[in-house]
Amino acid sequence: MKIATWNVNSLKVRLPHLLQWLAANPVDVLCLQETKLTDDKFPVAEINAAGYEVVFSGQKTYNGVAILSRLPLADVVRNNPYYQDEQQRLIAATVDGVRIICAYVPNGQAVGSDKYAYKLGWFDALRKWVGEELNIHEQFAILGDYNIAPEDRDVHDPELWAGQIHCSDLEREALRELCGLGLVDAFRLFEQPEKQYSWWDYRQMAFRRNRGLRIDHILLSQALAKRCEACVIDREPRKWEQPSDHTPVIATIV
DNA sequence: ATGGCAATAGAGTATTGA
Repeated sequence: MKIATWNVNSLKVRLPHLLQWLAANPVDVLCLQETKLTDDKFPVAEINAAGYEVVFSGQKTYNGVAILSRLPLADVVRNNPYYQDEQQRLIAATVDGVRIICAYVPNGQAVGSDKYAYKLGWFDALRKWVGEELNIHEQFAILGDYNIAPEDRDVHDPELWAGQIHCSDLEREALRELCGLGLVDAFRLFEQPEKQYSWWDYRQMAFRRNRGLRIDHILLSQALAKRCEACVIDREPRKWEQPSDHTPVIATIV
């Protein structure tokens, strides 16, 4: 089974890209972030027609997450039961015995800001929930836009980004603590080319210059990591007309 | 130091993203 994550930066705008990408990459599970749609506007029919079930949790203008699956989705949970949040950033479901969480971690805007405090508090609560889920589900994966570059090798210019949002010590520590529950970064299970990123700024031709960050991740429980035989970032849709600023990350589970 | 670019809401420009 292939599982993937993609921040589409508006599903309304990116639906054609989503369908084009799924046609070429018929993954079994796809987690979406930044759908930016209220649930009444979600394009269920188009996604069903592409061969996918879908569950979603959205809001106007900002945030919004969804899980697409070729196989039945069960036990759907919206939001973190340990954290009251008006922002729609989390949805969970079970597919073929694997517990899946789709996460859109807050951006944080700037170190020291109110949004940064929200990001860290939100992430702390996420760890509590994920700890519970891991106790229940041996086969577990949490995929999404973490808005955190784990290490300097995940950053095009570590000196420029040092201590900045997405790269600050507290953010990286929070991600390490989450992994400390027994999760591994699927991407780093394998030899990878250098300078692999999942997001590039729209400005200053950042994509063409490969000035990016690796901030979209697939974290796997130990049991699922043993079944993982590949993890890749697909840069292709970032080259298309009017792209999302993020690209998909795909893990292959056997 | 600031803006660059894109999407949204909504009607000129502000907010957010990363």
